Amino acid sequence: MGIKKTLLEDIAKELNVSKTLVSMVINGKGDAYGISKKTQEKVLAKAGEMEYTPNVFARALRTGKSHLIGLLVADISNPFYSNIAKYVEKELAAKGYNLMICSTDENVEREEKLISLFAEQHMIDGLIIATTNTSGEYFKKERLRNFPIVFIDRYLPDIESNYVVANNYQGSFELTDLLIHKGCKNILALNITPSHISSLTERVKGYKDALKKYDIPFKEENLMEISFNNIQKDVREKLLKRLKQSNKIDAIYTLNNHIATACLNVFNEIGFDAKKEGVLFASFDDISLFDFVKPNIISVSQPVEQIGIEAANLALQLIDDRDNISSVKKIVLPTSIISRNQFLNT
Amino acid sequence: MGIKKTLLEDIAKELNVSKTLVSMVINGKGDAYGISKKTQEKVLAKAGEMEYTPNVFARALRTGKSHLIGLLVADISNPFYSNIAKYVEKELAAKGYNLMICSTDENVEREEKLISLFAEQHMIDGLIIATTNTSGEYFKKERLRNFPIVFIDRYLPDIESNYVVANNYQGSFELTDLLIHKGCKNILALNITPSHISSLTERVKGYKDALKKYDIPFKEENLMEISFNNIQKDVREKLLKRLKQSNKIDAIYTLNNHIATACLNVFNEIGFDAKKEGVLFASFDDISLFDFVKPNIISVSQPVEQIGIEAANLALQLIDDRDNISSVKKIVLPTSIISRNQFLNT
DNA sequence: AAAACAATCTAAACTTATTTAGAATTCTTT
DNA sequence: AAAGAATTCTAAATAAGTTTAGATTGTTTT
Repeated sequence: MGIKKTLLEDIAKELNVSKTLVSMVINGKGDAYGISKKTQEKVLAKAGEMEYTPNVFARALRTGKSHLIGLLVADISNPFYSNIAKYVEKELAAKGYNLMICSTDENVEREEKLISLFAEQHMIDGLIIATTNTSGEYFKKERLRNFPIVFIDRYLPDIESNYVVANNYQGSFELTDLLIHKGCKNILALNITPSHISSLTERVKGYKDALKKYDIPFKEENLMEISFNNIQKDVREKLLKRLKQSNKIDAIYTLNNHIATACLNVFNEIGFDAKKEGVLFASFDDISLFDFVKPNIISVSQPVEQIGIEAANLALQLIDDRDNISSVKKIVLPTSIISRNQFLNT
Repeated sequence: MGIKKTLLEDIAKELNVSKTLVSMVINGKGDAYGISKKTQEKVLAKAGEMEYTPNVFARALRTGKSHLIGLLVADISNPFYSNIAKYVEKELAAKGYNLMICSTDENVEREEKLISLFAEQHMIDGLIIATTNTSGEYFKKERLRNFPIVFIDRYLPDIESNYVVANNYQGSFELTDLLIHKGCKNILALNITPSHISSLTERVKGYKDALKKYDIPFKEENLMEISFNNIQKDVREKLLKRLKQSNKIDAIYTLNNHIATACLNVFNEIGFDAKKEGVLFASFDDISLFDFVKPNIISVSQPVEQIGIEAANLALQLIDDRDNISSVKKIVLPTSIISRNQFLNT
């Protein structure tokens, strides 16, 4: 069992004081409780010498605070989320909090189970979540009222909630605008189901509104839904079908990085040379892969680091003023276009 | 504050039994303690009805077990680690354990601080770690004796420890062997510092031994060390310098995915066409990027899923028989070569 | 009918901290 | 010198479970 841990009581016995006093001093409340400087020094010295570290469970049990924050993402192996996780953790560590990261794998049931375990049982003090849920219904339950929750990447329109997201509408609008400026009039947008997720609906809206700006009529055959569970196959089928149609496309715009990757695969597979065919390729989400591939990809980059930092701080803030029923905070961060003008491998 | 949580005592009062009994039944020990079937049913029904969930802190305080496993990786934003994390979590969830993931950012001090917080304070029941440490000294400390630790990806040769790693030696040997079979005799290996890490030393050894097998003398100028903190610049300088030397290289072998990516960047930057130059490109670690880039990359793929699953199960096993000073388990998993014969974009 | 035994359940101790209410001591003030 | 105030400290309650030791009650045995 290794060695016995030092307890508050061990220190108290060594110094012939009460464990109450030791606890106060160690928590920095010595002055507040009128413990003499001399005694405080003795306690701290002895605590250091005996390598005292508090038992987090006893502390959490008594105070109701675990100093743990939960982060629930749809897929931790997706670089978008793992990067956010990295920055959230960094920011929290600086403030004395620790992070529990879990992956829901886009599974609503798993998400709800994890929320139940973490939040409802008060295992964590606050939750940061990229939800897979379709509606806000679940989050309205009594048990979650007043629990500090920060939505990231995706928010639920039917509930009032705190969130930190990229400006998906603006990013998508600007990207489409750029494509039109480059002469495209038949832009095929590939969306992913479940497409109810806020980030995706806003991207679609941005796409449509940019078309409208230039009086280009939106065509149904230029917006296709790709199934999340069968991306590769679905992209191949739908893309091949669309390429055969008479009104030729002059750009392909994938609404997230998964579809972009799938498209690249299909291009290789069927020997589709976008450049030769005069088709521009664009995607929402910028991943490092895009720097290396052909065709050049015009992409919308999200402020990953900032999302992580803002989410962490918002969560901490909600925890601090849990009692004040303060109004919710909606943080929308700007995206940026990465246009990659030159072809790398010609 | 939301709604009051249901306690064991609340259930006990409702049913006019002791909370002892309720606790026993809820923990599935009803039969063992001779609680009648009828009473057990009543308790379970009432617990469900009142939506009882145990307070994890009280439970952990009393039992000394948190049902939490810690996972410490060098960089959670690296797909290699985030993929492992995904499978570790999945495996643990199935066994009723939860995972705390933390990123050390290749920083030894941060690693030690996190270990102290998690393991020494018994916040977690077991630790899975891709260590950045140079020696096993830290892990020999009294407090960590007998604490269930599973090393992944990297192990420390100077301590007896449980680990799950890929067969780095074999993978590197086979890859080099393949390059030689393809006619290469001057293979430039690019290693990354700090190169003391076990996975890297073994890859170097595999490289050298494969050369030896074919009586190709190892040349110092064909093994370069790239600094972790300045990969891009370092690769450019060293690569340019090497390319100017008289004995021309016929293959570049990067010892991890970071260097591979950096090389690809440099190729683009300086307009180096590996195919034209007759230089094969190979790398340890297979990442999805490699499927799309030019030149074709011959790579060694690690069994990420299996590493995650084995590590999770080994950790659980160590937790189960903490008392038996069982001998350590060293799990070495085979790698596979992905040769990518065709060029994708010609 | 008393003793022995099994079946079923409970009171109290225990885990380790924090917090409340109040005790002991010293210092002022009249 | 006694009362009041300030300073410094402590005993005990508390958080919410699990576990130990033992109490009931009922049944069987002699």
